Amino acid sequence: MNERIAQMPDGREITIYDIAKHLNISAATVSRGLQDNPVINKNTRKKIFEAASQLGYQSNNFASSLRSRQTHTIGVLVPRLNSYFMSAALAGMESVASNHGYNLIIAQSLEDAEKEKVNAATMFNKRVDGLLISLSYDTVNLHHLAPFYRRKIPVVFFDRVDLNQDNTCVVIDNFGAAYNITKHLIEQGFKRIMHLGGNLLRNVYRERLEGCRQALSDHGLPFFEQLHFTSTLSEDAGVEAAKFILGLKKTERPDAVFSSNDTAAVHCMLTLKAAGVKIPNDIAFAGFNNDPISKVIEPNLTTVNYSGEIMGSIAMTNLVNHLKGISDLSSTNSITLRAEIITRASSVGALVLK
Amino acid sequence: MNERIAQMPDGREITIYDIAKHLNISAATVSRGLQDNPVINKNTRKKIFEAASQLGYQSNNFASSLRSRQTHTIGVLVPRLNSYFMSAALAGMESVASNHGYNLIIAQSLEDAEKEKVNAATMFNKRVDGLLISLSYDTVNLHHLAPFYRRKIPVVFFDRVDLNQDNTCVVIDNFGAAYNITKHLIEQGFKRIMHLGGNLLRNVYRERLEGCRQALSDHGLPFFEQLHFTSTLSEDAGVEAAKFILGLKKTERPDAVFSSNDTAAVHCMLTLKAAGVKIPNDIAFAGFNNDPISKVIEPNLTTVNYSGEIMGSIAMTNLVNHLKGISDLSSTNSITLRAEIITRASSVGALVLK
DNA sequence: TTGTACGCGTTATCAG
DNA sequence: CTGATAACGCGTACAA
Repeated sequence: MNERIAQMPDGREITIYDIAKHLNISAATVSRGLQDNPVINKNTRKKIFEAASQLGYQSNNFASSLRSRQTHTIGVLVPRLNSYFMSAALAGMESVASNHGYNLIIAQSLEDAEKEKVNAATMFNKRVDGLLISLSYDTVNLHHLAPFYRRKIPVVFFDRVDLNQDNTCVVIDNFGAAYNITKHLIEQGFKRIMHLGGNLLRNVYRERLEGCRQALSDHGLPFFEQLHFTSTLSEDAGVEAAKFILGLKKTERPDAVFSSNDTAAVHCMLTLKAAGVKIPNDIAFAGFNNDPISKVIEPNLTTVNYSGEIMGSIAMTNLVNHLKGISDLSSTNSITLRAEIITRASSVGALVLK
Repeated sequence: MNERIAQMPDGREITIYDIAKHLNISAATVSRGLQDNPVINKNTRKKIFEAASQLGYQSNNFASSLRSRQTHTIGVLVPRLNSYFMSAALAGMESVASNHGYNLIIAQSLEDAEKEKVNAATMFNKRVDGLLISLSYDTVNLHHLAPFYRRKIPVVFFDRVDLNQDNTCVVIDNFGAAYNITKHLIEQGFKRIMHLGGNLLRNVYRERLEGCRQALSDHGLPFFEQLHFTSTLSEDAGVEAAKFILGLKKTERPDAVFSSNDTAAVHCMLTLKAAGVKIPNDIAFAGFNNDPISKVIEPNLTTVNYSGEIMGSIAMTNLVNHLKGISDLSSTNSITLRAEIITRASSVGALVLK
């Protein structure tokens, strides 16, 4: 391994021409040799690699991309980078991409549709080979992705997807998971169930709400519209939700809360606990995401577990397979990953007590 | 805003030549107009932008990079993507970069020096304009960064840095923070202080250990080598540390633990609590990072707060300023950011009780 | 198996 | 202020 980086006297970088000159062969041969093109004589190839390493050659990706129209770069556009789920998803994506020789360009929309639009344009201009996207909080249409479709650049949605079009999506069964976790609460004897939900523009929050409603209705229980608290599901939103609950007359308070994410659930719990509310005896809780905090809060939070890492790697694997011609995106419209209810102390015991 | 993406009849993309032909001017003028070059007539520029938008022109970054030798892309090389601190740091970096017209290529070393090396090479080949790096767990030298120095591509280290060379680093005062938090424990009356530490190859863990030692020695207390537990500071490591403590005779157990991160501290606490150990009465705790879980664990964890977001944005701002010629990296060798002790219930009360 | 010659889309240089 | 032309470094028909 040669640590020295050679350089031409005038400061230019080493090119295949320099290698060619060095070996008295043509640049075309060098180019082919470097690509392991089988038509090249084994011995020649060997000499090319030796010379390349000796001269400190580093291939120039732009020139290559310009010519081959492939960047080996994949754009990843997410709402926020700093959540446990998203960083796990990114980690999964990065591993798969890296294993297949692809790099990631990552940008965050900060939950802003306008920034998502700008980022999409940037990625398009950078000529990413494919795009992985999870929609921002308030994205209303997919016009900003039109350039990708137009040029047949594959786009894979994950988690926060758009199911109205025939897009390739990697998701979980949000409706089913919400249904089951609500059913679990009902089976524990809870009857006034509150829902902390997100923006209904996003499939994940819409379906979780619907799953909750359906479970209630299937069990002959009402959904209290006044107990449907919509927010961004942030820490602060959790605190606000708690204040809302504390502001209700005791008889109007929910006996259980199903939150569309763990962050809001946990910070709601903390605030309630500080106000003397007993969990789960006074109010039970269930969340969504199996965030690390759900195992730390006391009582531990019942939640829905699904792996960001797996979702990220599945999404990326699909994209890469498509790019390599191994599979076709159009053949797999939607991939639904496993999500499981994890029952913990925050949601049990009501039946026993009542 | 024109949503249609035009395309030449033969499938080629629109180029500046097409715009030039359309307006009966030269491609050079178009290029200059698009770059807002002041020498271009205002009216001409306007016509160029109109034609570009009308034809659905999208600039080709490769061609541009090939020619201008600038990619407007910054490489970010981190140990892992999925930690709270790191995702906050990335979010900070992304915001600043994006505001200055730069994109991020992000890769993770997964704490493996070899992968860090490969990633560095990839980024170099992608011709990133600059590199931001936080070292992997077991990186022992900086040979893999030599190509960057050779070509004068600016490198900025953050958090896990290498202070032995004259690198530009963005850090906190790990020694001081560890010193102060240990002092805090001592002032609460604790005398047998255990340290959960990381790999001493990394400045952050080495300095935290040293700060701890110094505080003990300054207060006439011994540092018990057998109570120096080195690990990766993962969740599992926290559990292992707890098992280690539980395996000690009661008289040999520490009365306080200072952990180099919150994750290990919290999972150590959880395991101890499950075994009936009272915190802080039996064993007090202090962590590092102010991870969200530190506010959820009971009792809340005393810790050191420093902002990943700020560290990321400062590091990126410095790099970008350098790239834009606003400042020189060599003039700022090391930037030390504020870190503060946050005292919470996990570490108080011992004096009162003893 | 190798070489020749050209094009990818942009920007820099030098004239005008 | 604008135009013509030559790079930038690589990949690939086509020819040998």
